[in-house]
Amino acid sequence: MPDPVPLRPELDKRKAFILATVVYEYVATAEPVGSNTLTQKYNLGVSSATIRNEMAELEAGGYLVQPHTSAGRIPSDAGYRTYVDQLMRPEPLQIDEQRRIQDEFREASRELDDVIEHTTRLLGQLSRNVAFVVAPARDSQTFRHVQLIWLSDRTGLAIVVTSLGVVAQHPFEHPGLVADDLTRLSNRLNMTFAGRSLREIGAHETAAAVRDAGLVDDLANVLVRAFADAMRADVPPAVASSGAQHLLDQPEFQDLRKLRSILRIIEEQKVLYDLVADSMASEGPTIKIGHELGSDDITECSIVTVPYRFGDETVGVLAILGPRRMPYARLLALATGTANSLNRHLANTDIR
Amino acid sequence: MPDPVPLRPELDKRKAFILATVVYEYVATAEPVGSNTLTQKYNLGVSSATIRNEMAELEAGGYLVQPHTSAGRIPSDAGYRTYVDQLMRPEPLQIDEQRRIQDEFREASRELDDVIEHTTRLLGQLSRNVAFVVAPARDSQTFRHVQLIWLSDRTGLAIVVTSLGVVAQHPFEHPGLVADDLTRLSNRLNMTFAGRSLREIGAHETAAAVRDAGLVDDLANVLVRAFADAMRADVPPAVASSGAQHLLDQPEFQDLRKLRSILRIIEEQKVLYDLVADSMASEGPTIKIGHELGSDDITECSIVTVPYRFGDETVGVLAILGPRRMPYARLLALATGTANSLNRHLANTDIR
DNA sequence: TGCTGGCACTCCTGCCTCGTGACTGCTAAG
DNA sequence: CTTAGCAGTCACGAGGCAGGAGTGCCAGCA
Repeated sequence: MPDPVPLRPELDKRKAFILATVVYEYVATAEPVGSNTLTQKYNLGVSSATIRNEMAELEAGGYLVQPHTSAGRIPSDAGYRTYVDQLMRPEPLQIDEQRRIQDEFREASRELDDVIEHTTRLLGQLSRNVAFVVAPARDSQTFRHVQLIWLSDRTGLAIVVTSLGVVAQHPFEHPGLVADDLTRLSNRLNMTFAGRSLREIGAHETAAAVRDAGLVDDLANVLVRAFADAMRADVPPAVASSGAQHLLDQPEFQDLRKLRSILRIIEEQKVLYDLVADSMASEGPTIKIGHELGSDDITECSIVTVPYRFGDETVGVLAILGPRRMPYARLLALATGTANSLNRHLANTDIR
Repeated sequence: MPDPVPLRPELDKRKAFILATVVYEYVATAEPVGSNTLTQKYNLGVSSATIRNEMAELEAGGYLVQPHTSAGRIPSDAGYRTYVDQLMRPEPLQIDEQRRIQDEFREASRELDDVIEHTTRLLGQLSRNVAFVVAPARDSQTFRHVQLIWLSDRTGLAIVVTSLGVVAQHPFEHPGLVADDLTRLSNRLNMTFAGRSLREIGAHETAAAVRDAGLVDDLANVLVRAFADAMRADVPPAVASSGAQHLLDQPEFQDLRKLRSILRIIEEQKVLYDLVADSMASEGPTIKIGHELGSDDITECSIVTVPYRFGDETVGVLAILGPRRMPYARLLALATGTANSLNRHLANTDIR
C-alpha cells in the first residue's frame, strides 16, 4: 500500500542551498530561475548541468515547478514552505524602518480605533503590500465602567468603557426615566462587574443587579437589554486594511481577473477575518502560503500574521497579504516589530 | 477682440439628439460611436452621411472627439457636461433598487458609524462603482451631554454625546480625582451648553463653567482641556469608501497605470474629501466631469455627489466615483434616493 | 440650401508566420 | 558523481498582411 503523501526526505545541503537560492532569486526578479542563472550569479562550485540534475530532483520532490518546458523553475507551495520553515535566515529590521515604527507609536493617539487605523497604514506603507489588522474582539476585554446617561425623560444612553478604553454605546427608550435611577443603577453595575471579563457577564447576573436597584419590572428589562447590547461580546471584530494599490506593482497581478478576485476579498472584512482567525490561537507568527489559505481565489497569495497582546491575552492580529513571491523574512521582521511596538503602546496607554 | 472662450451656440434639435445618442451609446458599449451605428440603431430619419456632417460640426464645437481618424466619436468633457445639464432625462429608481434601499435603512443600526458604513456599501453595490460617504463633520452637530467618568483617583474619561448620537471620548489624568467633583462639573456643563452648536462652544466659556463648579486651578485646567479635546470640532470628517473592485470591470481601466493612480486616491481619505468638499455647500446634487475634478490623476473619472442633511443643515455628502462614461441619470437617481432615505433615517433616530 | 450615395483614404485590429533565445533532458566521457 | 555537448521544446516579439470600420469630400438631386 503506497503512501499517499509524497515522501519528503531531508534535503541534502546542496539541494537546500539551491532551493533557497531559487526562492531568493525568484522573489527578487519574478522570473523563473534557470540553471545558468544560478551558476553565474551564485558561487555553487559545480556546473549548470549538475544544477539541472539537482533541480530535476527538486521538481520530482515537489519543491519546484516549471511553468513550461523551456522555462526555468519557480518554487511550489511546498518549496516556499520548506524555505520558510527550514532555510530562511531571520532578517533584522532596517534602522530607518525601526525608527519609522517608533515614531509612529510615539505620537499615536490613545483611542483604540485610531491606533488600529494608523498601525494598518504604517504596515501597508512599510511592507509595500496589503496590510490588515484585526481589532481586539470585544470578548477579550474586561469591563471597567458603565454609565447610564439620562438624555430626556424618554431616552437614555448606556455607555460601557472596557479595559482597552473602548467605549460602546447603546440607546434605550422608556417613558418616565429618572436621572437618579440611572445613576444608582450605574453605580451598582460598576460595583458588581468591575474587572470582570465581558464574555462572562451574563444576562442573569445583570438582571439580579438591576432588581437589587429596586426598579420597576419593565424599565428593568429595558435597561438589562441596553446594557447587554452595549457590551455584546459576539460582534465580529473590525478589520482595517490598507495598501491594496501595491498589488498592482506585482507582475503576478497584471492579470485583471486575479486582481479582481483579490480586491473583492480585501473589501470584505468577514473574509479577511476568516483568513487569519485561526492564527489568533497561536502564540507566535504564522505564515500561510498559497493553497494553505484554503481559498481558491487567493492561491497566488501568502499571508504573514503576527498576534498582538493586551495584558496576558492575545487580542488581535496584524497581517500582511501579498503574492506568494514575497520577501518572507523581511515581512516577518516588519510585522513582528510592529506588533511589539503595538503591544508596548497598548500596555502603556491602559487607563489605570 | 475675439472671444477667448469658444462660442457655444445653442445646439439645434438634431445636434442635441445626436449628442445625447452618442453619449447614451458610448456609455452602453464603451466603443467609439460611428455614423452607421447611429443610423442603424436609432431612428434618425436621415442618412449616415448627414450624421457625419453633423458629427464633424459637433467635433468642431468641442462636444465630441475622435480617438483616431478611422474611429467613431466619443463625448468630450464639454459633451458630457452639455448632456448632463441640458439633455439628460431624469431616470426613476428601479423598483427593486428602491426596495433594496428601504430594506437597508429599515434594519439599520442607530449608531452613526454603522449607518455611514452600511450606506457606503449599499451605494457601492447598487451603483457598481466606487461609492464614498463623508461622515458628518463634528462642527455641524450640537452638544447634548457630557459625562466626566471617574475611573480611578488618577484617571478619568470625558465623554461627549452630540445631537447625532455620536460619542466622543477623551481620557485625562490628575492625581486625587474625586467622583463627586466630576459629577458636579458634568451637571454644570450640561446645563450651560445643552443644545448649543459644538463650534460655538469656546474654551473661555468652558473655563468659566469649570470655575463656577469650584475646582482647584490645575485640575480645572486638565478638565477644560479634556472637555475641549473630546469635542474638538476641527477634526476632518471621516470618509468611508466601498466598491473599488468595480473599476476593474471598466474597459478604460484595463490600463494598470490609470488604475493604480485611482486606487491610490481612493485609499486617501483626505484626497477623497477634497474632491467633494465644495459640493457640501450646494443644496442639491453636483456632477463633476473629468478635468472639472481638478486633478490630473482622475481626468478619466466623474463624480456624482448628493449632500445629506440632519435637521436644517447639510452635514455630509454621498458620492459615486466612476469612469466619465458613467450612466449619469441612473447614478444620480441612486444617490439622491439613498440620500433621501439617509435623511429620513437620521431624522427618525435622533435621540429626542 | 440641405441631403444623400458613392468613393477613396486612413488607420486600428487580429492573425499568422517565423526567427530568436532561454531552457531543458539526455548521453557519453572524464 | 560530474560535466560538456547537443538536440529538442516552447514562449515571445517583430513584421507583414488582410479585413473592416469609419471618415471626409464631392457631385448630383429635391
